[in-house]
Amino acid sequence: MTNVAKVSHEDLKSKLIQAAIHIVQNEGYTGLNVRKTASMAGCAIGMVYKIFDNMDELAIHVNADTLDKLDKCLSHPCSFNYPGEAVQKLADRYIAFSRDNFNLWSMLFEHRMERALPDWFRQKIAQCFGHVEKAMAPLTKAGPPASVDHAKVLWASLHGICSLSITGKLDTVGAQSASTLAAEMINNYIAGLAARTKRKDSFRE
Amino acid sequence: MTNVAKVSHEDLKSKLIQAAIHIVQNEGYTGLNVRKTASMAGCAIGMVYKIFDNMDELAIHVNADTLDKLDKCLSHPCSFNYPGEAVQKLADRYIAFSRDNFNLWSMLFEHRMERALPDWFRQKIAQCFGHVEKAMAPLTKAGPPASVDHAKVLWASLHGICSLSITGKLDTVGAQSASTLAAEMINNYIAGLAARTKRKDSFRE
DNA sequence: GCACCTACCTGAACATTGTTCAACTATTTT
DNA sequence: AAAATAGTTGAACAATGTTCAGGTAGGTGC
Repeated sequence: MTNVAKVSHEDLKSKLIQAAIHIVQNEGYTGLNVRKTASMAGCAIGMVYKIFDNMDELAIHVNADTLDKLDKCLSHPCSFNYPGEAVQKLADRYIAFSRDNFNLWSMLFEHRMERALPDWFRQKIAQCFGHVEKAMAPLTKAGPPASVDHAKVLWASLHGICSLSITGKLDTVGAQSASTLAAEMINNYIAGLAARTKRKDSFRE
Repeated sequence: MTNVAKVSHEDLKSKLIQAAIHIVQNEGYTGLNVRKTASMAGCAIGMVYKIFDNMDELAIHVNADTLDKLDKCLSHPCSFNYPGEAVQKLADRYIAFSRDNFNLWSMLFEHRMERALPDWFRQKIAQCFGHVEKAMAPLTKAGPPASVDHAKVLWASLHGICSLSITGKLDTVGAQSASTLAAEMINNYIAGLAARTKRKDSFRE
């Protein structure tokens, strides 16, 4: 029946994704290929193309799972004494995640897709991004309607620090450094935001 | 003679690099391959491997040329009214460069090398990075010996903003947005740096 | 001038990839 | 049971990086 087939298809789909995740985790995304994935999932090469349009689509599903993991990681409740601390802790989690899931995390940014990313995937990105927005909200509410999205600036900057740092392109080593650099970026950004807002209020410069 | 051969080797080497640059500029780095490069340079496939160990090494030379271009772009003298403006203008140039040389610039970060980068290449990175350090110097000299390298933080953050913005991963479009986000990051960072240094001076918190 | 030799150069051939599709097998329908 | 349909397979193709047996050209010794 169609139903039976669909169920087993879903079954194989998740087997393939799990196999792909396993490969990427252990060998990096350059180690990922159809033959290895198919054999690990116990199916023929052709089946992969019955379930996914191409390898890119399989890769997107691996990345989607990584985003789910990241979201889960950023979702844990977090205690803080002042709003800035919340942002700080979020950044630390992000950095820890990128360290602990280096191969999966790398693939998120290294694997360039040909086509535009599907909407359901972009939503997962937005979901993760939402955590930053939420943590930033108390810090930006006071000021005027922001002309720029501070959460975006912070998110992108954090990514840049994490990316260059963890791939060794900053002559720093390990995640400790990334964490220190990120902390400096965040603290200065927040302090600057506060200082500039205040100045604008009092002097209308 | 050995000399004649070496000269023509150097000649072919630069022909190959120029061909590779041309390909990357027009088709992105996924369009780069041995056969196309060799035919464009007017030599056999095997010659490419006489001159470079592998395609990665050719790619490094393309990237090296891009870094030279970037260095030249960042080297132009620049007038400014206050130190922060110098940093700001530098960032704008970097962003303009990444827009105007998108394919070449992308390759700098997308093309993951297997082996460690050679020293002469790392030096070129350092050379570009030096411009940021120089511009940042007046802003950090006043404070205590920095525990973190502010230029690195700024450079990495700028890269993150530029990278995510220009590849459309921030739901912003074009270089104008990147420029605005970068300006916000830099201004807040600098203002925060000043505010925190001042506080430390007066209250020794 | 001729034979030899060395160094250089060539592109056919190989390995490894993603992708397709004719053939095969299993299942459902009549 | 036969036929039709659906599901599965892996050989075969194209495009890649890489190698290397063979060919070529310029040198050298007689």
